[in-house]
Amino acid sequence: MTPLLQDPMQALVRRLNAISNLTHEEQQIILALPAMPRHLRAGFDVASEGEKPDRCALVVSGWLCRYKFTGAGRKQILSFHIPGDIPDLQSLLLRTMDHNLAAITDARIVYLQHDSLRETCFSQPKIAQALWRDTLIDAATYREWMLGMGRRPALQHMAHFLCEIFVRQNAIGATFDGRCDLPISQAEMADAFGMSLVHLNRTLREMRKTGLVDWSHGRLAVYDFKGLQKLSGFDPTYLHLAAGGQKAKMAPLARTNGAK
Amino acid sequence: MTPLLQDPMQALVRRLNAISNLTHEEQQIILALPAMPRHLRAGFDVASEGEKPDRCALVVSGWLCRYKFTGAGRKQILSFHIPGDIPDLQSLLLRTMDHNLAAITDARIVYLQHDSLRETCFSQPKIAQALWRDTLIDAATYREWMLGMGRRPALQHMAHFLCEIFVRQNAIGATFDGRCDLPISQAEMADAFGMSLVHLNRTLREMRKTGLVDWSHGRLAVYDFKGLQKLSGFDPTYLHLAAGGQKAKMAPLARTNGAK
DNA sequence: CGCCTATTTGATCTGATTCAAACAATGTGG
DNA sequence: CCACATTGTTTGAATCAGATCAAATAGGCG
Repeated sequence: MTPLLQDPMQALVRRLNAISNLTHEEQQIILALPAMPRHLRAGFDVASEGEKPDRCALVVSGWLCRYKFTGAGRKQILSFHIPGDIPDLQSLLLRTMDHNLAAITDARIVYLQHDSLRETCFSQPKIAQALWRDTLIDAATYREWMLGMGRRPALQHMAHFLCEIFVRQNAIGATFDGRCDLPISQAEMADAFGMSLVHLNRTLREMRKTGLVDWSHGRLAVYDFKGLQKLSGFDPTYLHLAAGGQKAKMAPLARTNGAK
Repeated sequence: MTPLLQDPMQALVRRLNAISNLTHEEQQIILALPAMPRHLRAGFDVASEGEKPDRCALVVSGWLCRYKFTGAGRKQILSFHIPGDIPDLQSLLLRTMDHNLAAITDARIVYLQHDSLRETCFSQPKIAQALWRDTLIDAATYREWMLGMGRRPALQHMAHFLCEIFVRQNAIGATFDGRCDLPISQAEMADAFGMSLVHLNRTLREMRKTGLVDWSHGRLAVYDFKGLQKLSGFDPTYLHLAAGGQKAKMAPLARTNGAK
């Protein structure tokens, strides 16, 4: 099912369309980029701190995450990445990785060589801008996470995160009937929030008690988005979605661009 | 004296040179950018959440910061900005501000119109890349802060921050004799770390007890950088300084702002 | 001096961590 | 189909880092 992506590059076009406006011609150029497909097993490290990659990974299916360790060996997850994202796009201009990138689930990616991306950026300033913009949204998401980590109580932090996950996936047509994937473990969510597993688990219990959402077996069910939004103070502006973000919420089957 | 900045755009060139390699010609183009100077009083908001600016602010002297509020009114400082930074460069591609930008001290900035920046980016891909790169370093810094907020104990968090401040200023020649500016209040530092003022103050006491640094009256004195680095696990890679970052540490003279 | 803001300290409380262990779910090989 | 291993979730209990409340200093400055 969900034969979303005959062409893996469609995922990228879909994502860039969600945040920018590309002409048909520009879309064709992207679709024509040379791409090397690859399967990843859950847990595999795509790139590690200190490396100097010569290519980026475009997520086609599955989830990846960025993470980093403290000198004392404590882990912090920095972001989660869904199909259409290029989690290590920054490596195009920042030669050495300052964090790690790993597959959370089994995943499919395609590698895009820096060379060809750079060429495209030179000849197609609009595409360069769309990619730049993508990295800026990344940064905006970091800002929001910092607010959550620093100043939101655990329950609100979690609620905010769930809103984000839902809206981001909605923007690429990956929600249906108030549900979407959230294929991470509680330990991973704890590492993303900067809290202990035990406390995360207890916060989750509290979250369930509100009746606003449920999350189990890697699926998130949002029963009351407005309520969740109110609880967390979630404002989707920071995701800088072209259309507005929450508007598409009730799109019945939600498809962004007709992959056919 | 310290006539560091006859031309305010020098600050930008200096910063971009610290992270990129620009030709003499490219530097000249930057120096020729139309710039509107402005004085800011400490506390003044340069840009606020929800606004759609048509210009960016280049810091010439003084410090600015980005910050954001929780729905419940709790404040989180997201970054500090020193001369040479363009703290709201993201507004060039992200139309609406998702956070606030304010002057921490009295400061001088120059406004750069989006129009002229965009034009320059189109005709000078190398400059566009340097600016893009700057925003990516911004994001890298967010990642490091997230690690600090989520996983570092208070003392290490503070030590790491002090290392960062020192190295960043060193890169623009704003350290002298192991000292540099740190013109923020304890309350602001607490808001940056996501901790309470009281706890910050106590952590500072502990920090002083180590004898590695001192910080008072807006000046930071680093007595033992290696020790501070060891304590915090600071690795300057994430600042992606072209030369290496800590190497310039013994640059003989350097003063940042002689606002007189 | 008097006002205002910033720093410091004390006392108390709690959100969150750690340690430990039980359960549940899934998968493997025999 | 079962025994066993593995990974993920849940719960209990003890403890602590850090928050909150309250108030006393200490600077700056007109």
